[in-house]
Amino acid sequence: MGKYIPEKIMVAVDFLLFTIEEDQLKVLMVPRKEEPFKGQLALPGVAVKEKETLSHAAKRCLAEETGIQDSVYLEQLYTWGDDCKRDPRGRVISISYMALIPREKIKEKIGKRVTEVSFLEVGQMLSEEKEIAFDHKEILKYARERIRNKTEYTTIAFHFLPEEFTLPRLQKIYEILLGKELFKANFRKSIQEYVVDTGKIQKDGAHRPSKIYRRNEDRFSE
Amino acid sequence: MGKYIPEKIMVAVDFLLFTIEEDQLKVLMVPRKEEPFKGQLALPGVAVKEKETLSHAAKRCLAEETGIQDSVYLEQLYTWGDDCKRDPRGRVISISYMALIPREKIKEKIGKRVTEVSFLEVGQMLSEEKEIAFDHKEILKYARERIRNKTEYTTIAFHFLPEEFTLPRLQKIYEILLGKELFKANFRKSIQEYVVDTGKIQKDGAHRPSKIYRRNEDRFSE
DNA sequence: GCAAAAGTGTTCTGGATACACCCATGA
DNA sequence: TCATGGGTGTATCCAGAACACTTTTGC
Repeated sequence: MGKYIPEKIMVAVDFLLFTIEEDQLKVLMVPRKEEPFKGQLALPGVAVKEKETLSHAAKRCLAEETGIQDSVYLEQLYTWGDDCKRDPRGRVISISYMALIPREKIKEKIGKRVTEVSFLEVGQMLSEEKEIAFDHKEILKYARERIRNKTEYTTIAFHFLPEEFTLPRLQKIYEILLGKELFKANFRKSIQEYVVDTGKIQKDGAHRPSKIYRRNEDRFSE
Repeated sequence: MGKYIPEKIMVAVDFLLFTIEEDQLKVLMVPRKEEPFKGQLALPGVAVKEKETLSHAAKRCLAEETGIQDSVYLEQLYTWGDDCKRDPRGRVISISYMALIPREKIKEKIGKRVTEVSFLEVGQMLSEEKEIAFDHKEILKYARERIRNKTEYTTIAFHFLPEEFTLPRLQKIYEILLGKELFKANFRKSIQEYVVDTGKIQKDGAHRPSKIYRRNEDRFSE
């Protein structure tokens, strides 16, 4: 029972941290400080260590970039390895993970790379002209598609909000993710079972205040 | 711009070849000839080579096990690497791919490992008692779930049938994959747009013959 | 003619869509 | 009292579920 002799393939994790800010879907990207693609924007990523699980590598990446240690929604997306030249330095396959986080959580905790780290609007990153390092534009496109699809048949949208939230806010999140406006009454019926009224209200200007809800945890034991 | 120094991680592809035979969903498995898990059933797999794409590795695996070179439906499933001890010989991450194939295609073409290769009923492989090598039972479970889900909102079921088929046969495929009976009239309405009548018919016993259909290719340009 | 399975038309119903209206607040 | 956005009820539409029926074959 001998050991494997591994091929010279590097295993990396690429990490997509999404949030919603200023009514836009944004993703964390960092400008590259070295060749290749020096100066261009890239997704954060790390090399997976021999004694490290994939999801641990993803969490490590999150912590290194943002300082966030909390448990956040984390999901493996896809493994990119159909282009042996995707990294000019050698053969790299990369497993992409995405995490969703409410913007409220980011505020205080910004880690070591604070100055360089920035959340950028996904739509702009995907535009024709924009140059993005490696195949990261394709990865980003894939992730956005996944978020859109899952918004339709799961409750991932809730992960963009803190514990407590109002329904108008939740609806806005859905509208941003789906890219279309929704009817208020219908929207509320459709998510009704996933929320519970906290009894609190939020006053917000010259109009009727909103009730504050939280998730119905019974419905979130995936 | 130096080369990466890869960690000692082996990259493998695990391959799930599904077919429907005797009205059962079956998967290709091979008994292991060496330790670890000697004698137990395992999914076929290969080590990914440095100059080889992931999907190529999957196709190579298919060809090695069955001799099938044709283009078949192939889909990346998931990458398993959250257990550093999943293979006792060292750190291995494995990217699982699944392929679907009509049983008619298998008949003639069985490759070199012909005697050992067998299609086994998925339900049985997943049963409590059955021992399966590595984490392959979990992978199989994941794949079956994926097939079930995709049967509901895509046309993957068609890949279990040859070019030409009858609607009762197609319905049976759906019923096997979904694990429940369907109403004939409703089923036909739901898949109507995906098929075209070839004009041919198939006589099949003491009852009205079935029309023979083929896919409506307009609807299959995914 | 009869059994068996193929094939088709019609009703029923629940959920999504669209619209209309009422409510609480600040200024 | 009025503009603003929060909150709710109801009619409508449509796809899928359920059921009933007709058609074509072999014996």
